Parts: sequence; structure tokens; C-alpha cells
Amino acid sequence: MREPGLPIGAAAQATGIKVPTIRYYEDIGLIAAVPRSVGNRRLYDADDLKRLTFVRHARELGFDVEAIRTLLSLQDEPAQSCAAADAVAKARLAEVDARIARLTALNAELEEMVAQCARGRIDTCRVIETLADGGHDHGRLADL
Amino acid sequence: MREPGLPIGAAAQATGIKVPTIRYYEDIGLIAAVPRSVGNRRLYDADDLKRLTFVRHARELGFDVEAIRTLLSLQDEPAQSCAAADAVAKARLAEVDARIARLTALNAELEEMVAQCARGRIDTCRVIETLADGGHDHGRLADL
DNA sequence: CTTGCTCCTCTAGTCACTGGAGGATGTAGC
DNA sequence: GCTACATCCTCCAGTGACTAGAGGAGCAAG
Repeated sequence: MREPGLPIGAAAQATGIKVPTIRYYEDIGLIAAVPRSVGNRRLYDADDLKRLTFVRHARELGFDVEAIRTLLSLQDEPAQSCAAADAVAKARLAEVDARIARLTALNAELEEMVAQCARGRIDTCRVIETLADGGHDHGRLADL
Repeated sequence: MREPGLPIGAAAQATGIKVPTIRYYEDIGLIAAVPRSVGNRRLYDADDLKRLTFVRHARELGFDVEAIRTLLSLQDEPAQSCAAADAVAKARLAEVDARIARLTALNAELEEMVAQCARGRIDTCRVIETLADGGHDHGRLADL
């Protein structure tokens, strides 16, 4: 039972995902290809919009595309999906916690820099020196 | 007064930046090209290591390459650099604060998801439903 | 029937790296 | 001096998750 559905622009508005991004998701197989109109336009019905909204929300929560793929496949299974979905969510949670910790440390350091800069004379400004000192090993360069 | 200096591998170890990344920084002109040995190997002296460390630390603090370029150019100017460096740091601080706020909200939502899943029976797992609901508009997809 | 919008595909660009191929150089042991 | 072997060199391609543009086709209104 597929109703005709909306063209991609309307789907984009409805879901808050940009048009090229929707096409991209189809390209990489994250979202199945939807049926086309006679004039070859994509048509999105209510179910498709739901799936797109699911993806958007998951992306907002920081799940990467692979995780979302997993989640989407779990969605179709009835039973044990819970443990698996839980694992994905927990992994994400751990990442988020780590990031918050890192950013908090970072915040403290930046605030110190700005404070020193604000009250010091020009020759005592230590914004750059603070950075150059090498500092306190916040972790790797990767994925702040 | 340039001492001979270390080869790139040792520089990488000393600064915590990977070898290809150091070469990449030179490529994009973030770091000036260092002198080479007779055998065409890059040689890094103490000053170069300082500059690399500066870059690493700035990247850890979440500055993007353009901001670091600005910071590095400010470093060479004597006087007004403080105000400019301060502005860069402040802008970055605001971003960091925003990120922390976002991640904290996200953390709460993930924890709720996981908690519901953990104590519920299989058929009451709500990880996927929570995602599918479309949720509370945390902002854009971009730069979590 | 023309204007102007939305849509199509395809290609290339973004950012900050990361990895590999294929070849040159440096060092340690024999 | 010779042989391993590690380290270095350059260049090119790939990553993730899009984003932007070219060039063309479809569609709805006046």
C-alpha cells in the first residue's frame, strides 16, 4: 500500500534533511531507493519519511552511518534486537562522556588563556605561549 | 644557528604528531619547510619541534587549521597580537561551551535510552522507538 | 508556449588527515 | 664491502559525511 508520496524537496522539508543529503543516503545504501514517478522523480511516502526522521535523529545523537545501518537492520528484527541496540547506544554514550570530559578540560585551559590575556599587559599575554608549552596531554588529535 | 636536528620519525615521537601528518602540515603550508640533509631528509631542530607542539596542542584544543595559521602569524608580530589572539581564543571558547552543552543534553538522552532498555523486557526496549520518534530538535546535523 | 521552479545524474570539492606503492637513503652487523 | 633492515622520500588515492556545481529534463502557472 504505497500512497503516491512527496517529491524529494517536500521530504527534505518534512524531515529536516537537505535534498542532496537524502540522495546521498540513498547512494550509500543507508536508505533503500524509493519508487519513482513517471518523470523519474523520487516519491517519499509516510514510511519513508519515518525512516528518514529516524536517521536524522540518530545522526543528531552522533551515531555514525555504520551504527545507523545496524540500528535500521535491528529495527526489522522482532526479538533480540534490544541487547544489540542497547550495545550500540552504550558505546555511543561512552564516546560522548569521553568527549565531554575532554572538552571540559579544554574549556578550563581556554578560560585561563583568555583571563591571562585580559588582565596582562601586551608583553605578558600568554595565549600563544600557553599553546606552545605543549601542555597537559589531553589525548590525541583525533575526534574532538 | 640551526643545529642539525632530528629526522621526521624522531620529531613525530617528540611531538606526538604522526609522520604523514607532519608532512601534510608542511604541504599545506601550516608549517614552513624545514631544511634537508644531504640525503634529502627533513631535519627538525628544537624550534621546529616547538612549533609542531604548538600546532598539536592547538588542534587538541579544537582550533581548525585556519585559526592555527592566524595564531602562528600572530606569534611573529610583536605588539598587538594579544588582542587578536585573545579574540581567536574567545571565539573558540564560545564554541567549546556550546559543544559541551549539546553533548550534555545528548548524554542525558542516551542515558535515558540505555536505562529504559536495561531494565525493560525485550518487548519494551525503546532504543529504536526513541530514535524513531523524531525527538526534540537538538540542532543541526552538523558538527556535533 | 514560455517562464521559472524543482528535479535528475554526475563529478568534484571540503576538512584533516591516513594509507599504500615504489624507490632512495642510512645504519648495524658480518 | 656487502647485506639486511629500518627509515625516509614523493606521489596518489581513500576516508566520512556531506556540499556544491554543471548541464539537462520535467512540471505547473500564466
